Amino acid sequence: MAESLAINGIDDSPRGRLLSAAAHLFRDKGFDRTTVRDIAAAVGIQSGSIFHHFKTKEDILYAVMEEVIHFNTARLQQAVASEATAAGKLRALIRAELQSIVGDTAEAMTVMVTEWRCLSEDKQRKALALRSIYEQLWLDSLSELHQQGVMKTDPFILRRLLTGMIGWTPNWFDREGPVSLDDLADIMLARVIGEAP
Amino acid sequence: MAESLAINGIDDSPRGRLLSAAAHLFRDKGFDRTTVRDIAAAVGIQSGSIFHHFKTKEDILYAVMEEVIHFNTARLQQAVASEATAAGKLRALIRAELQSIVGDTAEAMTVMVTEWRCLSEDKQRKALALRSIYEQLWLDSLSELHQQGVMKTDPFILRRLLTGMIGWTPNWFDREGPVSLDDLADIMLARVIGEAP
Amino acid sequence: MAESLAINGIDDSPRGRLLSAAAHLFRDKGFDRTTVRDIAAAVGIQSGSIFHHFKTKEDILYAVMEEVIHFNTARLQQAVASEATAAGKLRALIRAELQSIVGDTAEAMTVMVTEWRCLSEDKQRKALALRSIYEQLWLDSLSELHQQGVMKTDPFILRRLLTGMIGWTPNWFDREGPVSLDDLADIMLARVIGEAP
Amino acid sequence: MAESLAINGIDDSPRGRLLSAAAHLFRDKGFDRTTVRDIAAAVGIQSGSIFHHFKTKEDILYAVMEEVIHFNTARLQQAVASEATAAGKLRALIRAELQSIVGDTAEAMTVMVTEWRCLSEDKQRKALALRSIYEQLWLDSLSELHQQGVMKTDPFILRRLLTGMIGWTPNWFDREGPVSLDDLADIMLARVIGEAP
DNA sequence: GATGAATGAGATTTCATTCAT
DNA sequence: GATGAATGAAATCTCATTCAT
Repeated sequence: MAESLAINGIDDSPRGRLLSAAAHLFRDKGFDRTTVRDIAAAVGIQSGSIFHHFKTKEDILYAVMEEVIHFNTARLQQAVASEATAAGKLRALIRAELQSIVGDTAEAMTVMVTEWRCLSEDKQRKALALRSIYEQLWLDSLSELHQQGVMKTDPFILRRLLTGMIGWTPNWFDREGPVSLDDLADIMLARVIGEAP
Repeated sequence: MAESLAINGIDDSPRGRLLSAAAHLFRDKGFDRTTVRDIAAAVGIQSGSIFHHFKTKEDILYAVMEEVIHFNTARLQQAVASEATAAGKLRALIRAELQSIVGDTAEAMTVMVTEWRCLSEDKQRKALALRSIYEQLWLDSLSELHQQGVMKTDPFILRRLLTGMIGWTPNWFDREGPVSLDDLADIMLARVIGEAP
Repeated sequence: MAESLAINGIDDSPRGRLLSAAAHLFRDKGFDRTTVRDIAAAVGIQSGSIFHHFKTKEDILYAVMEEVIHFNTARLQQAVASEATAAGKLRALIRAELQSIVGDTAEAMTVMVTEWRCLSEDKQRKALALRSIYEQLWLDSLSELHQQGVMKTDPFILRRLLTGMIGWTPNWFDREGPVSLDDLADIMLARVIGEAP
Repeated sequence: MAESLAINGIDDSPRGRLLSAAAHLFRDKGFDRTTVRDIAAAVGIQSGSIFHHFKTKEDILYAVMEEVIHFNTARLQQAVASEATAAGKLRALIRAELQSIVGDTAEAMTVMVTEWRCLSEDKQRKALALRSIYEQLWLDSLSELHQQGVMKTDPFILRRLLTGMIGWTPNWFDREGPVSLDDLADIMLARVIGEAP
């Protein structure tokens, strides 16, 4: 999965193609409005055959989220590891999450946010547990800067503001436009460490 | 509607009660997972009677959005009118939108964001047209600050970042917690006009 | 009713306007596809008010048929009375039924044929009883010709063939076309008394 | 379909049984008063399963008509081909259409006439196009007789009179009665080519 | 593993009819 | 007599899931 950088961070097996198609459809039409037949048609099989790979439609949604969490947690860990300074780490985190959310794993990430509610409570808990490593990387980085006195605002709140800013990006960002993802990462970083606005 | 500050900015007529119940259910379970029977039960009528007030289930969703757009556009206009300085206006806008989104119209506002896709393209266009006045108030305020040299970042991008920050708030903000909405407005304002972080 | 030669043989009272509107709609869309609201809208009242005039929707259908049977039975009696010879009487009957079916009572007559099945068995029996006078006029006329040796075919069968020919006319006859109703009556008469074809 | 002379000209597949049951019910109760559940029950499946075979209830009606048009067009073509003289051809056409309408395809033929209006305009056009071959066989035959001087009346009008006579037959003809379909064909033929009445 | 017909629960919507005002 | 909101039964259609082949 991680080694073949396929779309949505999913490998090119039959199961992987199914997940990719599902992620795409879930983002476009939403989980509830995507039928099992839609997904089957998108990968060229019959609807009944889906259930050889997943027990329920909801399991497909969960698997999409699981894959994208694993993939992006690994990406965040690499991002943090590759930087020496606290500010550098934070910028790398922002850049990496932007990449996740408007780049290669855009569909699956969007699905994770918008279709979260379609997960049963049980699966929500399981997915949250997977997410915790991911979130801890952010809090560690922000806490370090806070302790260094770089900013005064509570790291928890700042993470929430960043989540909002980054999460909303796919709704407006234009990859062909004048502002690059690197520019945008800098702009967002400035909202936190407060360089001249 | 404006004079009786009922929940979600909707008045207390039969139609209004129906819309309030719908907004509540749509936020809790999503549009697709809320049945017409659910809504009817919530206001104590039979499901068939709904269609005396609205032709389709989707019309109910649209009506919720229409009401909340009108109500909050009026609120934003008051917010801007009540402040003299550009920075004061921006803070008032942030505070008002926070109020919309975690306060009295929280349900309807959340629905507008999360269930937008459930609107037909036709209705999406109509709702967008209504929204345009609302958005123009923001862009006017940010552009004024930009021209005054208060910040260098593009007003359009800053509005998007604020939309993300504010829009994400209901997912974490605790009205009983230590941070008030006024505090939060100040914190967000600082992300834009860049006082000491 | 008979004295004011209103459309469909129905007078111009509130009840009459309602029946005329119903006949028109029943012919256009069929009984099942015409709603009580449609009828109400056509006469400019509310749907609930219909039930001050008729107990059920089916009663409206029955009333339409009852009126048209009475009206056209009277017309047939006049037609027979005004002719001296047996052949003259038959031609007058054909001409009168053509008039009923493509002329002034076209809508109600068509409804009687096409929506017959929508009547309860009870009302079908009642309507059939009303029809019997009407049909007897035909059989008397044909039997007289048969006894005179004008034609050999069973009068009962000939009446059925005429019913089919005349009843199908509204599906193709063009009142603006080159063939008049009088021409058509002659053509049909020739099918029975067998002048040179 | 043509080789297995099943009822209504429909073969004995699952789809065929469904169409036969539908034709039967549509004739008995009318299209609007026949529910999808009725049809399903008649073939021993669940109502939802119907929609595996047909997208909508209306599609079932259209399929009934399509099958019966194809089947009877073939029958008419055979009837014409098997006769040498113009009068023989016309008699064969009358006999064949009587067979369609009171014999093996009686239900579907009746449905085509009585439920025509229940077809969307789009499907009406498609069905009319299929019918055109059928009608041309009639007009060709009648025109030939007309040119031979056998009768003077317009072939188009005569076809309409025959359509009416034949189409009304199922409403009164008794297969157990003293008059056979052959007798009836002769009686009808005489209405056109005018042998002694 | 794949197929695809069948299931059956449940969704939205329609509409004749009622009845308090 | 008129209104029009409400009823509630019933209709069509959807779709995740199963299972014999």
